[in-house]
Amino acid sequence: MPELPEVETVRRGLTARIEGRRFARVEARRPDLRVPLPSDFAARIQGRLLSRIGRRAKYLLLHLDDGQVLFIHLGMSGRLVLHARGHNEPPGKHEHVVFVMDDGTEVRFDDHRRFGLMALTTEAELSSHPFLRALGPEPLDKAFDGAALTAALKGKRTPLKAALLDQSVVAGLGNIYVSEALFRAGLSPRRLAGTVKGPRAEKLVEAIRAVLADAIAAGGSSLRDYVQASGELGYFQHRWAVYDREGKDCSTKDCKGRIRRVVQANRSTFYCPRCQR
DNA sequence: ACGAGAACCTGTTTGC
DNA sequence: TGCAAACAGGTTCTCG
Repeated sequence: MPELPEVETVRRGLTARIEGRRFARVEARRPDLRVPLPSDFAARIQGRLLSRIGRRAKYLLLHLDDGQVLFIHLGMSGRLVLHARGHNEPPGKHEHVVFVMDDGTEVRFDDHRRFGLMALTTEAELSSHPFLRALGPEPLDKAFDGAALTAALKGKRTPLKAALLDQSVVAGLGNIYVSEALFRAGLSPRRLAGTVKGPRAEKLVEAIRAVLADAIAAGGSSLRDYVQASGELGYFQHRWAVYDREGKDCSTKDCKGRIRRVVQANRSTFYCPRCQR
């Protein structure tokens, strides 16, 4: 489940396992991802050293030693599966791209829904690349504060839930963490986005930061088919306060409300109608 | 310009 | 039990 905390967890796992290694072989087994891979995709990566792995929003940024940057988005169902040298696993039906490092470690991009993508760009063009240039602030950066959020939401007549899913408002939140952050901030997902300013905006910023930090510390959420780069499972799913808890009791002390599920912008939203206003 | 809804693709769960 | 509909972590395009 690749929202920001899951992508960050994958980034850390990948860093430990393959940063500083050289790409020995790259195989594009199925190039028709959301954005088709160019025919020279493998050739441009093979032989290059992976100097650093970064992240912007939900994108992994693999910096190569020749100034190229390979960026990867996991979409809804994408995962990166690691195999140690000498493994004997045949490639699965949905393992579309395979990277073999110079020490034999293998990284496989597995994405059965093919909403994920990967593309090559350069350091110089990274921030202006069409996939990255419209992204809003990183929620864990200092630049993301109450004033910035207020400005981004000003005049918006869409529900707050939908506004926070908009990656140009703040980058990295997805369906789970939007519900969780709104619960922590005590704000209704149905509230008009433009009404959030001042102390409410400050509180929401802090809630977003806190829920993301907690989730990263727990190693992400990990639903059914998602595996972290390390191969271990994330534990944050056990801490969801509202997500996937329709009909359950609200965990706020003395609240006595029940978690409700509504559909907004064709996606499920979970919240407590009693303590979120 | 903005916001709502559909589309992209495949697998799993739910409901009749 | 069997089949069809609903649903799933995201993003982008079209339409009004």
